[in-house]
Amino acid sequence: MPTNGPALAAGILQLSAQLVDGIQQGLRDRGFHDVRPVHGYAFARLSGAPATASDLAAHLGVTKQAAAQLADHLVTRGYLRREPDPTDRRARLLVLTERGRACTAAADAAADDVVRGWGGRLGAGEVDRLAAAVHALAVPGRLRPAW
Amino acid sequence: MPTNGPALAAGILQLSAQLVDGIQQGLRDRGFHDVRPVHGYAFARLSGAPATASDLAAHLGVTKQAAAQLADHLVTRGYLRREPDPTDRRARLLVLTERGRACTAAADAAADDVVRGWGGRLGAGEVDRLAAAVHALAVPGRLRPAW
DNA sequence: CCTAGGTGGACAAGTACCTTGACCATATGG
DNA sequence: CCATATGGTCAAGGTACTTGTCCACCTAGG
Repeated sequence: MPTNGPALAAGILQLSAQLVDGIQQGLRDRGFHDVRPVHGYAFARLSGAPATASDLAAHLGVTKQAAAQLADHLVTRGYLRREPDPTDRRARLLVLTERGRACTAAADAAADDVVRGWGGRLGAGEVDRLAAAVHALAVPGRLRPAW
Repeated sequence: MPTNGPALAAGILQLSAQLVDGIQQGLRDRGFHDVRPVHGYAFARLSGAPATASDLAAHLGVTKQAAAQLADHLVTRGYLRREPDPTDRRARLLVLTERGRACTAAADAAADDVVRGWGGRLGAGEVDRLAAAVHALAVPGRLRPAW
């Protein structure tokens, strides 16, 4: 019997939907009401090192105008601040504020909650195995689905 | 060492992105250029039995106006047709046309391609195990992520 | 019956988020 | 130094949604 591709695909998409919904809910529960999932992808990029709006655009797969607008949103709400790039006077680095780091931490905690829930239903060993398979398959690339 | 929730979450989202991108590409390769991922969710709902726009709206998690607009799009392009509901004169059933069924089959084939690719990198046994874990976790619910 | 509320659908207006196009300031390689 | 590339911004437009309103029809309670 062949592996049922469409069924697995649907399952993964449902799991994604659960994950996104769960993280959004967890963020709301922790007091962050003004962030959308796409902001999470921006945080993921910025939590390592600061980046420019153009970097962010490439990472998210959108135009630099869209990335700049998203950054505006997050600056306005206190999650990011813009700083001059000491090595390029054209560029403005996007840097996480304290609130931005708190939001990133809250999103991580919410993700942990969801995954812990999976462990309760599946067993920790199975979740580890799932994580290993996912890690092997998920080539590091664009994070955000193009829809 | 605790399971790394955020890393698993990121992996699943990347896997979803791969899946969606792969299916979209597979549909283009098969000659379907005018469908978006959200249409796939509509097809998934309609491939079983016809449904009304309101059914579709609930299934997709959008307003019935948005569902009706989406259905218009698919009717215009020949994927769906509207038929009167014999049991309710208000309702108009959405039914897959031949082209709609062909598109659904193409999406399934594209999903199979992606999953086959996974099998090549992971081994069929691991993919089966992944499918089992996903199946156990993916409670049947809203398919589409809320973004 | 028949009336009251619920549900399917459509029309209209507004909004959020993204695009394309044009432009300027600064970097960088010949 | 000049040509070209790159980071950023402004402006206009588009698409896919939303909310609000309305009507046709169904359905359950007197």
